[in-house]
Amino acid sequence: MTRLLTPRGLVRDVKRTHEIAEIPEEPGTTVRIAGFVENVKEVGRLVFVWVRDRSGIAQLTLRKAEAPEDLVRVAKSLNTHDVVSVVGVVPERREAKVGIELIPKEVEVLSRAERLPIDVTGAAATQLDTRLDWRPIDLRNPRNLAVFRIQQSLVRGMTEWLESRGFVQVFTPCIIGAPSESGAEMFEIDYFGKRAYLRQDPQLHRQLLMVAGFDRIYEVGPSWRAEPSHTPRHLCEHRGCAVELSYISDETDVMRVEEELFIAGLKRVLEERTRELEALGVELEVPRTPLPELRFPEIYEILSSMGKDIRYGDDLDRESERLLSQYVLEKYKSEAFFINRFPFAVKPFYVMRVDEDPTWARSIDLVYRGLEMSSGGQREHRYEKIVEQVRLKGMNPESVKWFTEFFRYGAPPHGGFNIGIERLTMAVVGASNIREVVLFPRAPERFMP
RNA sequence: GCCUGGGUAGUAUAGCCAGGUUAGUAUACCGGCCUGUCGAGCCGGUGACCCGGGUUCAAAUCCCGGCCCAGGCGCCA
Repeated sequence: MTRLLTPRGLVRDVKRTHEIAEIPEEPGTTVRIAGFVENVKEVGRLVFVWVRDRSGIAQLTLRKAEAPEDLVRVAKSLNTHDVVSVVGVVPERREAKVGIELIPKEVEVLSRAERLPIDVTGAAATQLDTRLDWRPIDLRNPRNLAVFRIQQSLVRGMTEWLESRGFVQVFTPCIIGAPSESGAEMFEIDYFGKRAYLRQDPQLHRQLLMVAGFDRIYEVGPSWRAEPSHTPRHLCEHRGCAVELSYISDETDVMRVEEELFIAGLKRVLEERTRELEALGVELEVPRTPLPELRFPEIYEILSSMGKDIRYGDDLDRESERLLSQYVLEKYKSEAFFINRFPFAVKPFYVMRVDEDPTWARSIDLVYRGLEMSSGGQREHRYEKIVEQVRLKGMNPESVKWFTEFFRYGAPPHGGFNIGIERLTMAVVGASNIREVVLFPRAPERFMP
C-alpha cells in the first residue's frame, strides 16, 4: 500500500484520503473519509448518515431503491458515534444544508459505539462534572476543539513573540527539595524516602537563571497547588507561561514586556481563530497599550469612593478586584490593567520593596476581564535585602539558604511574571468554569480520568 | 477550610414544603411509520428515587451521619 504525506501532513492511507473539509467540490470526485457517525435518519425512501471528523460534517445520502442492499443495511445499522470509513462520490447537485454531501459507495465500520453516557448535542445539556467523568467523549463536542485551538494560538502567539525577542526557552524542575515559597500549600511526594514537593511556581529557579546570566528566559509548564479551593477559577494543576528578564530599571519594564506578550497572544487568536471565536460566540478586542496601571495605596481611595473600604495595608479581596475592573473599564475603556505596589506584608520574601517607602512592593498583577491573569514584578537581587526580608517574614533562613546563597556572587537586577494559561483561555473564551478549558482538570475532588 | 443550595432512568429535570394508587416530562436508546432529512416529525417500548441509620402502619418526601456536586467567601495563576 503506497503511503504519502499530503502538504498538510496527513497520511493518505487506506482509511482516509481527505479530511471532510478538504473534499473537492468537483462532482464525480471519489474520496475516502473517516470519522464518527453523528446522526442516522431514515426518511421515506432515503437514508441519511452524518459523519464528522475534526474538520467538519459530511452527509451520506442513500436512495434505498438505487443503493446496493448491503450498503443500505449497514447504513441503517449505524449508531451515534460509531467510527466509520466511507468511500463516496461528490454528487452532481448538492442538497444538504449542513455539511458536504457524498453518495456512499462503501461503508466500513471500524468500531461500534454503545449509547453515549452523556449528551453531546446540547438537547439535554449535561452538567460539567458529569461531562468531566466522561471527558474523552465530551471532548468530541466540536466546541471543545475550538477552545483548545484558541488556547494553542494564545500560547503560540506568546512563545513566538518571546522567541523573536531573544528569550531562551528553559525547563526548570517540577520536583523541589524545600517548601521555600510562602503562600499556597504544596503537594508532598516521596523522593527515595525523603520528603520532596511539587513546585507551586517555577519562580525561584527562574531567578537562579538570572543569577546564571541567562538574561531573558521563558518557560511553559505546570505548577501544583494543594489548596482545597472550591471555585470556578482554581485548579490543583495548572500551566503557566513564565518569563524572567535581567537588567531592568524597575518593575515598569516588566509591565511593558508582559503587556506586549499578552497582546501578542490575543492578536494571534484573532488572526488564526476567527471561525472558532464565532463558533463559541466570543467577541475579542485587543486592548490598547500601555495598559492602565493602578497603584497602592491610591487603590484604597478608589475603592473607598466606590463604597468599598479595605483597611490600609490589607490585600484586595475578590470584590475589590471586580470593582477595580469596573473602574478601569469606565475610566480607561480597557478590559485589562495592572495593579502595582502591593503591600509587602501580603507578598513573599523575594519581592523587591520600594526603597523610599518599604511598605510597598514592586509587585504587579495583570487583571483581564475581571480575572487575575498573573502575578509578577521586580525581584530583590541584593543579598543583604533578601536575607533581611526572609527574617521579616519570620522564615527560617536555613530553609531558603539553597536559594539565597547564590545572591552573594553577583546578581543582575531582574523581574518577571507567570501568566496562567488556563486563566487566560478562560477569560478569552468566556468560560464560566476554568475546568472547561482544561483537557483533564485536576481539582480537590478530581484526579481522574 | 467556611457559608448556602442540591443529589430522582444514559442525560437533563418535575414531584419533596403539607409522607399514602402504575414516580410525570424532555432527550438518548430500541421497534414501527413517513418521497430530501438537516434541532426532522408521528406512534409504541425499555429505563430512575446517592449511601448508611432513624421516625412511622407507610419515606423520593421528615430527622441524623457520610460521600459527591453547584454557587459564594478565603487562598491564589
